[in-house]
Amino acid sequence: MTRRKSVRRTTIDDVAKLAGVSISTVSRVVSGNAPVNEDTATRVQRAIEELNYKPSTAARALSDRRTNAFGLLVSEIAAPYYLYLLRGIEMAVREAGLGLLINSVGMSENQQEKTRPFLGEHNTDGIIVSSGSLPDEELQRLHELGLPLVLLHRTSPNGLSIPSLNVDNQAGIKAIIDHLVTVHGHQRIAFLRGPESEEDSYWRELGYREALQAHGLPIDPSLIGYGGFDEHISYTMVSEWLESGMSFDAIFTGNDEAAPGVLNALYEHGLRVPEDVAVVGFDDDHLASRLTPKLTTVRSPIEQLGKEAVAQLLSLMEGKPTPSKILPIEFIVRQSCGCSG
Amino acid sequence: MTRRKSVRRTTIDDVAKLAGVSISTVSRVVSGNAPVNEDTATRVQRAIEELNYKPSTAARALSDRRTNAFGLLVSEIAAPYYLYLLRGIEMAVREAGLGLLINSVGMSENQQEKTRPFLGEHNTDGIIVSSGSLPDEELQRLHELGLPLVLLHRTSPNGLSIPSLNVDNQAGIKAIIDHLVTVHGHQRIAFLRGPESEEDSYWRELGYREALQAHGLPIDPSLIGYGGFDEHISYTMVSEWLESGMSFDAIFTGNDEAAPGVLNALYEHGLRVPEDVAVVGFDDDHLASRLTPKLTTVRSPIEQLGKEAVAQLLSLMEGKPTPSKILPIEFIVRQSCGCSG
DNA sequence: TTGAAAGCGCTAACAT
DNA sequence: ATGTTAGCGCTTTCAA
Repeated sequence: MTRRKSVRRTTIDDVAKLAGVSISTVSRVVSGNAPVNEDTATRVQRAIEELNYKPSTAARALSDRRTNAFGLLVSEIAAPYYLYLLRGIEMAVREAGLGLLINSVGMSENQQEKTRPFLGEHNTDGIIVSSGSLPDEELQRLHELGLPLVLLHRTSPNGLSIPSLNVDNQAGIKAIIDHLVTVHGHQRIAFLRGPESEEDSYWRELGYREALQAHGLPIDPSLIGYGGFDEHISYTMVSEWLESGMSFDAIFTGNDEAAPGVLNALYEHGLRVPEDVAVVGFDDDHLASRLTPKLTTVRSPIEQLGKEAVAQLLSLMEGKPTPSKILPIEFIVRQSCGCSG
Repeated sequence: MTRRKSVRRTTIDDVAKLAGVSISTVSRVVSGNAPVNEDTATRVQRAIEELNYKPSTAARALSDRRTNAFGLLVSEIAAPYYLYLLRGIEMAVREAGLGLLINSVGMSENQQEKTRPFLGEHNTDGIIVSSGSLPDEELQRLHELGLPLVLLHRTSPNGLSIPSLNVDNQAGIKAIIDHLVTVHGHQRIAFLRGPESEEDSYWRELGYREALQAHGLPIDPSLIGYGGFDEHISYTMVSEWLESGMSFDAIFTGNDEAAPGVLNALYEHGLRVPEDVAVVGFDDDHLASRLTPKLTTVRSPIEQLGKEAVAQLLSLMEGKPTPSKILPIEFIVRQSCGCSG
């Protein structure tokens, strides 16, 4: 490692000297958790401002036995979904006076192996673990170490009882089916399944089946295909369906990210949306309201999820009981279902 | 501050004890920058693995006088533009074995004041400063302190000579105008200007004027409006234009984010794109290829920009000369210009 | 090749 | 109310 010219930082000693007090006093003024004479405090404050003193995060961390930072572990940072999640997390973390370390464990440059996570007990006070970003063993190790952990879109493995956060997938898909059946009279509703690795996939499919049954509709296995929460996979699946002569009144795309692929496949086969086929997504991500036609979808409170995750972590740090949560969704009617919203 | 039950971390002493060596030796094995007997090294390695030892980032930082983390300062993290930037930065930072601290200084909860930046000399070894995210004074202070700094989409203020990174705005807009004029024969090309606070706005407008002149076309001030790089502002501007009876062959939207607003305004006034009006954007963000019609635009190498920024920071840390760069763009022909791409 | 020991900048317990 | 001091876990001289 090349030795770079070190930046001379102002330390607590500089401040103490200038203010004519001991470093403890400076420390007390800065942290505010011990009585200090008013005049002394003022002098110290002035010195701090004059020298532009900022406590060293490292020294503080070392002494405190805490890093004052939370970590966020995701599998692929450049997913539209993370835009608002990140915002929620960032806001909450900043509000708590903490830093945020992010780490994407997606495929590395060479597309070979997953990069091993950079985050751990040595550099965070707690980690937000997004689905599929961390192997169970490591999750277990960190949890047994006592490191606060919160799971996103994934429930705790084994009997670890790590709090988890998710949106109400079943209520979401139920709202969709109800709407398509009740308002638009659709019967043959195709379903694009997400990846096995995502729990959301499971819950959405379960909800789909239950909702159809609730309406007394048959479950046609050929109407269930693999969309992978992905634009290209969904495009391929829908194209295959159409080329094999399959017919349906509506398609649930799995999530919003997959929607553009579904729309394209439909268009390329001369079908109109929503006139010939209704299309509905899930998440209400950045894309949803900007597609043509505007996508009817289920809004996941993503930003809220992020804030909630930070709150959970803080709660865990205080040793409080921190139950898992399922956040409520909202059904957003736009145009791709056939409504004129 | 509530006292939480502290997580007992494995330290270098634990490893030393188990391996029967001194902590210096362990340190040498870990860092690899001092000769260690092979057998000893093996014993230490085993101990490290058995105990699952991870060096404390804080202790290391304190001793090294470096934090081993870079900071990213943006004004609003939830902008589509940052998706790929973030990915580029994250990859490069991880590859360098560093952490990434992000901080959004956008409006705080109460929408009142900008939050003061969380990043500084005390918690980073260098900062990537995105346009408009840090006041000049603080920039100057950090720079004078010797902290490596890289500017994104903004040149160095005064005579500070902080390296900056940008895309070739002028070449981008020139490519657009050339295409619209040469291929599609358009003459009246409207221009939506970005915010004053963004340098890109200036360069794009300059490029627009120069390109028109190069084609011997007049510059009609009424064809230049304020779009703010924003969907809603652009929507309003274009609507006003149309309602005041203005006519044009094409619109440059300023950036891709503004495009959906432009398209909507056009559609709502019964105009078709590209048949009645051609539309072209800038950036090739996540949205561009998913709009209807698919947006013809200029691709900014955003992910590349992120990687480059990290490279600049590393270069600065090594005390090397680190010149600013303008990254080349690529003109992406799709359908909104009238091509059938 | 290895160990002992001096810091790095801060907090908090303990004196006063 | 304030100062003194012992760590926090690591890196890096300096000696051996």
